[in-house]
Amino acid sequence: MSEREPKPGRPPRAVDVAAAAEVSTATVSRVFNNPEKVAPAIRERVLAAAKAMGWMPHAAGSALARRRSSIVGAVIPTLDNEVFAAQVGAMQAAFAERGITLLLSCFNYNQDQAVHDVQAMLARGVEALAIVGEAHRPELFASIQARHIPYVVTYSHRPGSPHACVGFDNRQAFHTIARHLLDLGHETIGVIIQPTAGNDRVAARLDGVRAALAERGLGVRPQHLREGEWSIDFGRQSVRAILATDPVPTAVICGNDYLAVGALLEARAMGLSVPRDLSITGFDDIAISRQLDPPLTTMHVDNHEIGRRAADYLLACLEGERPAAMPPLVPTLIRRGTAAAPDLPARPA
Amino acid sequence: MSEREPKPGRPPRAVDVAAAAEVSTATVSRVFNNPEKVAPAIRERVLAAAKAMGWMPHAAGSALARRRSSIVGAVIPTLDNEVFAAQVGAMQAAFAERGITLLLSCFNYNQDQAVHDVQAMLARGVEALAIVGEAHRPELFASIQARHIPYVVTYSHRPGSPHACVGFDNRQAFHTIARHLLDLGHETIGVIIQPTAGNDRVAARLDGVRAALAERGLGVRPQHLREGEWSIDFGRQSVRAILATDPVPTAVICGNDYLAVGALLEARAMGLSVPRDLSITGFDDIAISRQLDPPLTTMHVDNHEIGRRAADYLLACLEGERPAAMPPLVPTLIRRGTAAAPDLPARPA
DNA sequence: TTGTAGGCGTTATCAC
DNA sequence: GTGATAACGCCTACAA
Repeated sequence: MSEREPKPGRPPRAVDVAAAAEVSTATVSRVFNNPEKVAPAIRERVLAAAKAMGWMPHAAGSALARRRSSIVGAVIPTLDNEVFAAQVGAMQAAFAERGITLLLSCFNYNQDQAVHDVQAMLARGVEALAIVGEAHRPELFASIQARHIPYVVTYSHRPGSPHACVGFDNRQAFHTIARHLLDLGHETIGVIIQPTAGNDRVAARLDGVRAALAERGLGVRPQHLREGEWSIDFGRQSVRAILATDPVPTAVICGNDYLAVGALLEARAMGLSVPRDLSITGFDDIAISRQLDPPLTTMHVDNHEIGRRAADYLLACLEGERPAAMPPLVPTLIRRGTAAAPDLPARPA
Repeated sequence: MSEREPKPGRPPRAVDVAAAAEVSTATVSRVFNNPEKVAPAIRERVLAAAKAMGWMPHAAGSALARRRSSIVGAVIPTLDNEVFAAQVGAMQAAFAERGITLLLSCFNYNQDQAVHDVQAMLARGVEALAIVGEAHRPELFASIQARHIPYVVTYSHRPGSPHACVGFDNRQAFHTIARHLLDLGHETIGVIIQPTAGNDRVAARLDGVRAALAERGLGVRPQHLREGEWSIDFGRQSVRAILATDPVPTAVICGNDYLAVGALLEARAMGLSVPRDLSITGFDDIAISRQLDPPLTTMHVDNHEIGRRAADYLLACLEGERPAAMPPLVPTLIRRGTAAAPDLPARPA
């Protein structure tokens, strides 16, 4: 019909659609942004023309004119941990519903990388930012604040943090776990944990354990503390090392489920009975944890919920609301099969 | 110094930097895009001014003028499978090195969603696209081709596919697995697999198994074929169901490692000895597979490599090259502990 | 309800 | 080596 490609081989522009539909570019724009403001007949004509030539508003031009990019950024340590993958997946879905696309970047636990990533995203004009953890270089938050865009920190919820947070109190959570083991009667407890340097969440976890033990007059002996990359393999080698110390712990608290899975598998491979000979706890409740034999006692964190809440918070900010501070999520202790009372030799009466 | 914020509370623009450095905006632009074309002294002045006011080129404006968005899109089923998470992580890293940011979207195995996601990305001006699988609605590829942007299909490598692919031959891979079991002496083989509808990769896998069996005059009995969501739980319930059939298979081929892990754990929970009573194979070689007891026999796929190659291919296209078709990756059979010769009753002589 | 026209921030093409 | 200036594609007052 009234359809003419202007410069073939080149994506169509609004003017082309306007010409085809015999209207102005303003009307074309309105059809796509405020459809109710244009007469139905014309609207159809424009829509038809646009469809015929496969036109859709060009994001860069639109972003420039509108001064909105409809892009938000997510900055996470790595996708190789199902915890962060789940969070990102949920955020992506929540944003997609509102026509917002997600820019992703992984800083691999490297603080300089994180600063760099954030600045790159800022340059891309992200309208909001979600960042895992708050242990970042000051300039990271400074550059965000200089742009006056909303942001949220996930997985942390330190009381008194200056940032909007969606997460839980890591210290409290590990206090709970440690308390659980103490209540079962354990007194010699080992810890296998991720590197604490530059990771506020992990540092808080170790802190929580120490606090709980201290309340009973106990502590973590240096030889019972193993710090290293969160991997099943590190869990394995750590439990082996810890079991070779004296006194031998009756329980091991792991900084996350990957470590705990390793500890559990290795302990069993060594011929130990879990939990009789050794209690083991994890954190995160990853998919495999409930499947093992015995199933892992751990704390469940709803990562999809974290992603969703982070997205909702940012979305609200973008709508101009000033959402109230969010209460922390509370991870729940999942008592499964790897933690029980220690099998201590009967004490002389 | 000669530093003046023009309209405070508003991000600085190139003109502001230009004014502060007492040069033109053209020079400011050059400093950031062709530094070698500007005198060192002036360059420093501009850099200093930019730094002082925290300016960096605005992506939307730049994209418009340059006619390049420096954005590419990745379209995957879900991040909840570590296979895709790894691929995306590797792509993101490879692109980041070249100053390209990654737009992510998950279609959750829903073809309509995939079409929608791709079109949204196109509207965002992605310069290239990586898509998992080739079983998509025709309009998905049509809209990409209409834009004349490079794209690549990952995880598929069907001989004769019209698309550039980075992946492996799923049919061939499962032919290899099935052959392995046949060579061990299995004749009654069950299959637990993801939904084949709308998933070319899975359909090809089942095909490969059938072909290998057919070559020995065998087949997959209907009661031995279980098709459902890839989850550890579905693996568990399926192995239970298959073991209740007659004749009882001596081996089960699983469509991926999640299913196989479920099958293995459930078989053991039922008191079976693996592999003596039942051989089990997986596919993907996810992190947990080698850790189980016995460790899972599976095929290893280098997902990071897939992501990296996909990124390299697209990058090359963006440089104007016309890269040759890539040879398929070849997953390698990892013989671990879950596949062995069947423990058949001795046949009468 | 629709059209006109200016501007969004940067880059590229020219002159100088 | 540097500076005007015209795109780039779209949106939105404002005017009609």
